[in-house]
Amino acid sequence: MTAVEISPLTRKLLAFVALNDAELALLEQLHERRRSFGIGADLVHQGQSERAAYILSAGWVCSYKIQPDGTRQIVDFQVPGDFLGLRSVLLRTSDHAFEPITDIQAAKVQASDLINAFSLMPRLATAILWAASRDEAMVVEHLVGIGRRDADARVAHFLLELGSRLALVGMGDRAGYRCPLTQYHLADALGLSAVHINRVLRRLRETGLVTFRDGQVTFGDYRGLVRLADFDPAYLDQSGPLLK
Amino acid sequence: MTAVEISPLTRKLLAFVALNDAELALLEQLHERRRSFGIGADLVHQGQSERAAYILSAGWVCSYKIQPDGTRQIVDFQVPGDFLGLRSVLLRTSDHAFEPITDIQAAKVQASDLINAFSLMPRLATAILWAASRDEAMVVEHLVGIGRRDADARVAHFLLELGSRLALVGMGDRAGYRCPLTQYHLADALGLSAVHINRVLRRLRETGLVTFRDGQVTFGDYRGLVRLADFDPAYLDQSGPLLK
DNA sequence: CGGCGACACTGCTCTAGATCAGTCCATACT
DNA sequence: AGTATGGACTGATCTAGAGCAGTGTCGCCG
Repeated sequence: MTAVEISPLTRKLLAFVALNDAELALLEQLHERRRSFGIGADLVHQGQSERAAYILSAGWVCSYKIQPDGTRQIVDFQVPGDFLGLRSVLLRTSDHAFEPITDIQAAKVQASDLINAFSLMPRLATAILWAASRDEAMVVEHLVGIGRRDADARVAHFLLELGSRLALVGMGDRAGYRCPLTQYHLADALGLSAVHINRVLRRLRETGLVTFRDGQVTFGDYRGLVRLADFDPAYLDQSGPLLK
Repeated sequence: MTAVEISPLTRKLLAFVALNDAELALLEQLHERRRSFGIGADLVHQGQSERAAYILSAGWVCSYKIQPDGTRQIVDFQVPGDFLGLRSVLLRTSDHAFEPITDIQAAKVQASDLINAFSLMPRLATAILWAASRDEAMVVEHLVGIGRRDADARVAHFLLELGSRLALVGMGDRAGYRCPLTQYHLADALGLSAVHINRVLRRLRETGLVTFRDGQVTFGDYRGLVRLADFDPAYLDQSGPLLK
């Protein structure tokens, strides 16, 4: 293993736990079995119990649920370094489905491998528990957003959060980031109609806060946007590992 | 330690991992330092970084966030057996506050104790990771509810979910359960006004689906309610430990 | 080339649920 | 007994955002 090319997941976990060489090796080994998937392929079906998770190393995925009324609620987007379906390993059934938004690369991790790795390296377990907690914190923010924020603040918060996540794996900064999502994705994620998303994006663009266009998010007034969205980046910023 | 009186947390974790005597002892030992708190005392303040979590052994707590507009969003309720502020141990800051709804008993767990326990008993770490995942799954359900369900289905789903959680620690069944929440709590949790909650509860009562009154939830037509709410108990029902 | 599908964008109407402004009951306090 | 106080409950009005029905504009493919 060379230090030159570490995976996005490793990069992310290093922000939390200072892992030793043996732990790093085990972690890298976990996602050796890399595979490619094309747009549209369902990775895990709703209700299916596969006892395996994936580590996403390249591309974007969304996890969603189909509602009985036929609409879909996008629960979260996964970017490189994120787990797909960690819950389906721990809970017996997968509670939602995953669909690639772009072509992706992902490594399959067997439940047994994971539990095995935990026994060998408890600090690794802590790191992964941290990553899971962080994901939950994000879902909570998302929840709060849909519950109380109006459409403008909701969209603003979403774009900021995504930016922070991408920054953590080196795929964006305060200027902006590449983003392959359509307005329909935003609508399904934020519980708004695509039509309304469009109006909101136009408003944000016209007030110079942020531009979402041609697969590119460009921040015009970062601080203004943070204020509008009441964005609190504390739960993402770790500023150095907690565990030495 | 006697086997007669196991804690709600242990009871819950046993649904997932078959723990041996040493693990059980360590787990019980974790919540030895039990304390009581009265209604209204803020356990963890928003933004405060305390590096400690609590295990709730008796009573009800809500975790909430204050929005900039002064309203509060209740993120989740904790019932006996739940962790309070596990995230504030792992992330550096606590991202929301906790407030007892009833008088409670809780045991403080130092971050170091927890990480220590993980090293000694990796299977315990897995069990706690499971509990955290399950909590996340619930928050996700909650999120989906607020995003897409109408007020009636939202309330119905909430009452069903709470019932399932309580059943897991032996505090409720398909007939109903004791519930100290006010209509204002429901409103703050579900992103509806108290006024509207009241109307919805009346509707649910008048159609004979469920009664929420005098601190008691009574299911009238459990299956009808499940249908209305599109409630999927799969992520709570484990039907026996996954890990032997 | 023309046709088709995906996505962006617009104006209009309509409804779910918020907000306001109360009443009615308990229980607790003095 | 007299008065706060907190919760349940109601009707009238207001509004954000959905739903509908469309136009405009790419890029692709036969």
